[in-house]
Amino acid sequence: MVSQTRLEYGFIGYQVPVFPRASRSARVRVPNRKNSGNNEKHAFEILVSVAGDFLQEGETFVPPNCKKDQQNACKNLVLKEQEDESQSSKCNLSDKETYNEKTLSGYHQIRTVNKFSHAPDRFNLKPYSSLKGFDKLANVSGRKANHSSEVGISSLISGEFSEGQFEDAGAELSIIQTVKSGTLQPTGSLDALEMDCKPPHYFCSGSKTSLFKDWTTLGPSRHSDTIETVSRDDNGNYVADQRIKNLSSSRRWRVSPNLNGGASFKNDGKRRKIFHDGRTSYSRQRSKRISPLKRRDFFNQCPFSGSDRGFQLDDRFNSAADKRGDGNNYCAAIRVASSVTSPHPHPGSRDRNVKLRIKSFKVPELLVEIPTTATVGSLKRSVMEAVTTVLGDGLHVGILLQGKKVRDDSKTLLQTGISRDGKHCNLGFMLEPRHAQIKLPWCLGEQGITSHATSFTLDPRTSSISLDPPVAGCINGAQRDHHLVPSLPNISASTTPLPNSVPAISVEALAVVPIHHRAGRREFVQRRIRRPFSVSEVEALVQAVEKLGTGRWRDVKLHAFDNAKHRTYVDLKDKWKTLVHTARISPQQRRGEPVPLELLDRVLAVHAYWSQQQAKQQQLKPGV
DNA sequence: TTTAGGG
DNA sequence: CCCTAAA
Repeated sequence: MVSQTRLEYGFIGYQVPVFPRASRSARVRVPNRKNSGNNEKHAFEILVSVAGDFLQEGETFVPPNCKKDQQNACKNLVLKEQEDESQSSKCNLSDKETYNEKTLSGYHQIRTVNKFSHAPDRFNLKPYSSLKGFDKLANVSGRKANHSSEVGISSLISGEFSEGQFEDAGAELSIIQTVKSGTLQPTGSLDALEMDCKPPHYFCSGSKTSLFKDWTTLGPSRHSDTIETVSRDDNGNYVADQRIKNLSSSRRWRVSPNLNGGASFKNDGKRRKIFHDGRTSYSRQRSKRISPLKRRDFFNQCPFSGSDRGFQLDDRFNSAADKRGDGNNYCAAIRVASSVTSPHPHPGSRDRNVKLRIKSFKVPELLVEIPTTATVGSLKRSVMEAVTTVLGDGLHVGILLQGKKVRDDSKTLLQTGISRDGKHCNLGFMLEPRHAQIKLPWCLGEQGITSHATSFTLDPRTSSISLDPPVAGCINGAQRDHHLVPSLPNISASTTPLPNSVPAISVEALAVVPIHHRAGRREFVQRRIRRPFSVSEVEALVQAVEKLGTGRWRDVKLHAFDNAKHRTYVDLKDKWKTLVHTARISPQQRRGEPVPLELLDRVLAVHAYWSQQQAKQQQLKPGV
């Protein structure tokens, strides 16, 4: 029996919304003939065929590591030639590299990406033509920090720029990177704003085995109608003869219903999937209903402004330390690298100013649902309206300090702790949906549908993905995971158009795919710096617990650590836990700054005492 | 939000 | 410290 390779594709990019639900890990099985000499080339072809369908006019599929001298090779991959030659020339291949079709050497790195929940390598879709607003919605940053810039926020309001829209709060943006892309210039008058067009990325990750090594196509390349592929699954079972319709022509996806081998989830409203490596990832996001659409200029709301504007998307999506998050499901972030000065600088006292470098923004994901019978133009309008509405009305800026949300708006930066250089005080900004909890009409009965993210749902049928929204939105988690992605026949069968009316702005987590989790969600929330408790802190803690007992950590915090901003009641609770543990283990096993034995004795005593008290309480009211 | 526990 | 179910 031939071993099999399961390939997982996570596609992240502006066209993610038209991907099948749960398709982030959509698998495409491909042939697995190890001895084929052109595996890599074929692999690429497959990828192109898969990805190609999502290209829009004038775009091309470009792998990450291309060599410059082979830029022309990229043109072979242009699915639809750009009509306007001059336009295409305006959009540079911002990557320093160009696709090497022969060797696909650039893909080798992908082989190292085995964990789905780790940010995978990706392929870039490089537009030859101007980006549409929607295109840039789900941009994901490039792999390397500062390596490239992408159209981010700007794209969201493509066509909506107007003078002064950037002007707002007392912050300044400084251009980190500019790119000459005339086609990306907004129709407004943001002459000063130049953007690199390096929008969407496709993510591509191998499940357990290398992605390309074993690839072979049994069928024709992407130019044909069908690709027959064979591969292995995680269990080593040979999976034969799966066909991948050439997406370029058929605009159909074929994905395996079994997404990623994940099996279990927690019923916490955001179903998660546990991947091979044990990491979890949200398989869908909470969704949210957009209220009436009103156009507003995003940048009138934007707290960052300045004559110098530029966006830079740095990449921490791939950060290994991406396990944290705020629990919200934000779309692949748009990172805005900027230099922001304090809104209220003290004249003449430079030291009191804070220089903040905003490296990233979290932007809620937008999903759009629209009937397939709607016109392209209406789609554009819907998206634009949705975007402008969300950006204008539905967002506010959140600030994260040390990974914690700063909620008290009345405090000064100094009080809050934003007194050091932005680099060092671990400050993050994000765009959050202003309103919470929007439910889908058809999902009222389902828990876990509500979302922090503002989403519009693109009717999957638009992309020839047969997913009946009502059904898809209501099936339970397990069902969703295993049946959401339809097989080809289903896709074909699903031709029932929705009413050709105004596109319903509804929300469904088309983003079953956790872009945000893999890529965007956690990048801001860095782990807090470790700050071991000093002996005096331990002393204070012990004393407070002696007085207040265990189980009243908020009181302990207020009582003894009220001015220690970096100590939360959870911290204190945790510290107490470790203290008890420390007191119980042998001194040789203890680490860190030694805690006086006297304190540890008190810990044990106090712990025993309050444990006893708790036991008594339990006895007094036995309810369980 | 807090508490309580597991990771 | 993180994450999060439960309360």
